[in-house]
Amino acid sequence: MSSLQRPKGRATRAAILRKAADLASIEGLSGLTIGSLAAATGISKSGLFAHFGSKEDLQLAVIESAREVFEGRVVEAAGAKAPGLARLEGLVEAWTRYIESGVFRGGCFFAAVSAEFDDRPGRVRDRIAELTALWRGFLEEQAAQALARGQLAADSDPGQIAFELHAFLHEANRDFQLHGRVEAFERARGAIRCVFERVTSRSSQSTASGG
Amino acid sequence: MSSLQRPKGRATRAAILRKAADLASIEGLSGLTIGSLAAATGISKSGLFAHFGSKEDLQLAVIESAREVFEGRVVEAAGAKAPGLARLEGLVEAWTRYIESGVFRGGCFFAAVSAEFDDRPGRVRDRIAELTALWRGFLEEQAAQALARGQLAADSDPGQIAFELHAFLHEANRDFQLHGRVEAFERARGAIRCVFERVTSRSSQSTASGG
DNA sequence: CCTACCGATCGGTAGG
DNA sequence: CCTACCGATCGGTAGG
Repeated sequence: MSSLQRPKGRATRAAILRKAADLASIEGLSGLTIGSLAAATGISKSGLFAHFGSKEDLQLAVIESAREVFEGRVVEAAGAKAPGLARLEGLVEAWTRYIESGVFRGGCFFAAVSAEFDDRPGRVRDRIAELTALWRGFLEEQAAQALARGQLAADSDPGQIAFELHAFLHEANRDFQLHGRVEAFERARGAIRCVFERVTSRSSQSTASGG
Repeated sequence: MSSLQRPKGRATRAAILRKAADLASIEGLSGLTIGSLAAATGISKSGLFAHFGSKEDLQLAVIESAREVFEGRVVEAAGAKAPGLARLEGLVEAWTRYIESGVFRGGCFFAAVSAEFDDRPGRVRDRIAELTALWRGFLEEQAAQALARGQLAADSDPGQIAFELHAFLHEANRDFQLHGRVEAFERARGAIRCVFERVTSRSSQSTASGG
């Protein structure tokens, strides 16, 4: 086999990172050791160092790999919907399905690592905080769009809506991971529906017929 | 086991565990190494083994120590209120203050360790799952009491109420720990108020959706 | 991407 | 509760 080393190297790297993200969703980004990743991939420890340089750089690369998965499943899926209420609902439903479908073996990668790193200063924590803020910001942004388009009650608070929706998504993830409660996803969907009903209801209900 | 000991031994043990719980809320129960705890307490590694036998037994002892703190701050505080709606509101407010006041340096101990252990079978995970289920069960129990006493709308779902309240408490904890957002506690209180308004309103207007 | 190796630290033990 | 010690594994390096 005469080989094009560059594309192959990139594919190898991506495969390592996808496996690493799975391991990290279970054991954490600290519990993901170079040795365990070497065993899981069949690549020697020094081979992994050749790819990633250091443990911290590996952790940062794993985060980017998981980011691509999350954005592909959630952000892009909702991008097809019209900005505002429709996209907000699409975002939340895609996010629920992302958790529910068990993309990572240990549940939502970012739920796991944000709890792990929230007290440990450094580049890893900074990047995790940046991404999770960005994504909750998407919820807020679409709520603000919906408000601007008159799709929400005038006294709605986009930040508050994002807080509540985000809370339900994470509660479903925890409930499923820790207690194996599959009904958590329906609980989350019910709670989400309640929020949407509340913020879309006009203050005067006279015109509200089923629709 | 060395738990049947003289008062001084028990006091030493309790002091070690309180420090260990603080460390574990930051570094996790895995990141809490015997060596680091030895350095933090000034007791030798083998001295710690004399107290706790093994790392797993230490982890389990730390969990019980953190349980006492949580129950003292939250469960007992709410026990003064009348069963039903008052106690439910007391429980949620005490829980919010427990997180807000920074009892553990790394935020809510159980939020940290439940994310850490949700995928690792064993006694540690089992105990964490048992306790967190128990406490969310308290919320549900008081919601059921409130319903039985006619303090809630007749179509209220205690399990759903507990799900939503619990979600807000954990969202506030994460928001504060990861992003330093102190306003998260007011967001949580606002969201909680909304739930109480919804479930205590006599006319249950929420199920208006057509289909 | 490999073999061979490093000092530091891990959980844990012997014996007092 | 201590000193002294164990084998295994940690992140990382040398040199190819």
